[in-house]
Amino acid sequence: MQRTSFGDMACSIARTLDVIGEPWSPLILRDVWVGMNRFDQIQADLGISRKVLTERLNHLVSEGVLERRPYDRRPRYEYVLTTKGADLVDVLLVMTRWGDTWLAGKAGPPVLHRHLACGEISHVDLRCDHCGEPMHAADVELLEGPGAAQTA
Amino acid sequence: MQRTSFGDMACSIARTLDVIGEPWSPLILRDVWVGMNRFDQIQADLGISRKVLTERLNHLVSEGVLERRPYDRRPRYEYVLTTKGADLVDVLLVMTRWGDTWLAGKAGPPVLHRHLACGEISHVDLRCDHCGEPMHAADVELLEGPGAAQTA
DNA sequence: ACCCAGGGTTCCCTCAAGGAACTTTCGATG
DNA sequence: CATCGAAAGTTCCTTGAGGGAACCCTGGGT
Repeated sequence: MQRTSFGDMACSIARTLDVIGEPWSPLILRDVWVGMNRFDQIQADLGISRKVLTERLNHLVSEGVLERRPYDRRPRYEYVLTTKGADLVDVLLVMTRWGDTWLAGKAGPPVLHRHLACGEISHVDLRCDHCGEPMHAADVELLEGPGAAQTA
Repeated sequence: MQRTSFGDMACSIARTLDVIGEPWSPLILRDVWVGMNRFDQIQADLGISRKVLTERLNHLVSEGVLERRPYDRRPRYEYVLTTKGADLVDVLLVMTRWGDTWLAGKAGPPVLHRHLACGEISHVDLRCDHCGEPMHAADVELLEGPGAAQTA
């Protein structure tokens, strides 16, 4: 991360940024998600400095987003998503939709997502988990929750 | 941002990070979303350096996520979400859900979201925009899209 | 004529990202 | 047995971005 740590704020966005807000972290998560599980694979794919990659992987492991596990009798390890980490991929899915919509331009999206349940090329859609209707920025009112306290 | 720019990668996640991946940017977006539209308000709320806040706001404006507009005959400006920016708040909604679920602990979520359409306290839920069924990390197969090219 | 508020700039300091070279472990190969 | 090589880090140096405080500029208000 940067100098200021966001983890102390009473804000789930800030706290989440404390986990994946550092540069490269979301891309590392993406790589692991799509099956690039080894250090050298990720390093080569992203072109990230090995030093920084080490730091990020350690952080993601310590946050419980990735699990580091041996895959050989030699000291070889691979990184896999935990349940907590897989849940975080939801954020990436939404980022993908936004990037595809607003940044892809004429060339179109670089990657397509096929929904296994229906077989269609699709994007995610945000809905209220109570009523099932669309839920976006303007559809929400913010209220103070039980965990409000500390500094904002 | 950091040294390396992600914008050239053929990846909508990387490109999106080029827009809001810099430290503080998502929190600035959140503040503007919840009605903190002025420089000094945001600066005081986040405790961010004025220098960095200036850089971030300029970047978000140049990316078309925020609009800077005068609200007085004196040189006073406020920042508001564009349509593009409001769409980006979806990412924040998902981050909030993840943080509420995995990081809030016993105290519970610091902020609650009430869905205006149904009146319930709720979270977002990700669904396939074709079939309406849940769509998460494991429900998706990746395929090369038309915009695939460049370096990864 | 002076004060004040909002919205920035400027300056300096420190620490993290980039990059390349080096290290360690252990199986495979000759 | 000695060497090779691949995977996964470490180490070291350089550069530039974030933090923080002080300063500036514009245009009402009193």
